Amino acid sequence: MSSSLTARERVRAELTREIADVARGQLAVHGASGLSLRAVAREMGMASSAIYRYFPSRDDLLTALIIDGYDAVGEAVENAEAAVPREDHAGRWMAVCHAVRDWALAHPHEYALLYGSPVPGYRAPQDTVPAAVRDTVVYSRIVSDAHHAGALNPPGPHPPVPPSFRDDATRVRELMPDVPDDVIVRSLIAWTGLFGWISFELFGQFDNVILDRAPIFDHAMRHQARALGLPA
Amino acid sequence: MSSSLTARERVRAELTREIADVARGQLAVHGASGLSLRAVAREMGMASSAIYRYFPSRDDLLTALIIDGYDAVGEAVENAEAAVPREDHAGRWMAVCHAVRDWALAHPHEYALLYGSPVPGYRAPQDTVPAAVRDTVVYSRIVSDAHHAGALNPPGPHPPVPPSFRDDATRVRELMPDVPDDVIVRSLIAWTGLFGWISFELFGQFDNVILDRAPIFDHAMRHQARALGLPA
DNA sequence: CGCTCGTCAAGAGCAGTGCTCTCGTTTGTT
DNA sequence: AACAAACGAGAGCACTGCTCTTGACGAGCG
Repeated sequence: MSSSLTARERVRAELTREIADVARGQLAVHGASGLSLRAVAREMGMASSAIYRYFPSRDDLLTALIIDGYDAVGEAVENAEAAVPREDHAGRWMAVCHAVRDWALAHPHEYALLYGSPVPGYRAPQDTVPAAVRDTVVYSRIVSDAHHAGALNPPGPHPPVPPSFRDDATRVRELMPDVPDDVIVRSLIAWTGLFGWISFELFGQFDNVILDRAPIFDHAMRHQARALGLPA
Repeated sequence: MSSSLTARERVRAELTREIADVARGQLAVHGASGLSLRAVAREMGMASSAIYRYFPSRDDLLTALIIDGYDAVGEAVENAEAAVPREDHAGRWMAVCHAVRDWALAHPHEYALLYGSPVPGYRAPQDTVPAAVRDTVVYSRIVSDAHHAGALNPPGPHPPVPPSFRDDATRVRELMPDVPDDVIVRSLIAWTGLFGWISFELFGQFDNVILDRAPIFDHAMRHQARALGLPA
């Protein structure tokens, strides 16, 4: 109930959100390490020290931005995937791929904050985890659904996974129940391949070489789908 | 000829190298954005302003570190690959994979500087390019060698690449001559997959999930080799 | 109504940063 | 020996994150 909030609490929540918004704007312009509390305060017309009433430290503000970022990409992925018929597993995978890439291209600095080099001296607290795995949850459900529908036919040989992978596979299987080890490995490869491609594209490794990027990204991710075992 | 260098020039070259070395040490501890010229100067017992006699700005020092880093990983890759018989293409690929990963694990902050988020406000000058592609050159030669040896048999269907990829493929083909378009795409996927995996491992995406990382990395990269068409 | 107490913005201040400028000193060359 | 280039040191500027203190405001209680 908004009526249960006092006027004080409402204005506080409002200001907290506004600070985060302004900071996100700064982030988009100057990058993560260029995030300046004083600049945020200046832009809002308040004293820099007043910011600390709302965020105890720069790292806490950063944490808020990280959580918001994970939620944003997670929501984009969820929405894109939900728009595809559930039996079209390859289509759902492609929707996820394009959702991540589109969001990354639209918010490069935020993507860098989430999936690029960790900010030195900053240690992500545990409360970022729920937001961080939203996209992974969606992806895992696609793989799991495809497997249970019998739609997963990975090409080529699949040699036995190293025995030491058992424990790790068990942890992954919490998100994709009953999926066999070799499919888990393939899904990890596709997932890291997706983010590896986007990171190369965003972080400059494709500069001066791969210029027409959207079509080949689509082509490459369809290839990943086939390697994962999803029917074309 | 070292005799052609005056004492001044020699001590200058020596000091320049020492500054870079100290800065690399700082980098390894505090990360890229924690690189402080004053701290470097302090550690060397000289005034901070004196550093500017050797590096005109912090960015120039960063450029030197980036070039050194690319050279280091490039050399590691070259050495590892050279130790494998040239007809063992899959072995050469695996040597490259492990060389990159081992170097990355040993120098995480430097890896982040090279393949992670770009430092905000920093624009890599063109002179980093020759060092930056050393590993790519090695990798391209493996693919190219395997193709010309007729050892490349990519599994599964390979639908036609998008026509817009022609120009980009031509650029890539400068490093792997005569290789057909679909193999170029597969090689791009394997290459981005390698760095995507390592980045996930280094940047914390595997935390609390994938713990026993060396064996599954090896397994995954062998999988990539098969997907690329290299015989097991 | 009046008073107290928690919340808040503001300002000064600390230690740190990249970078510039000046001022003597050292060094290599003519 | 004389001169000019190169050099190290220091002071200083504008900036950063963060802390501490001060004073004002407003909600709730007697």
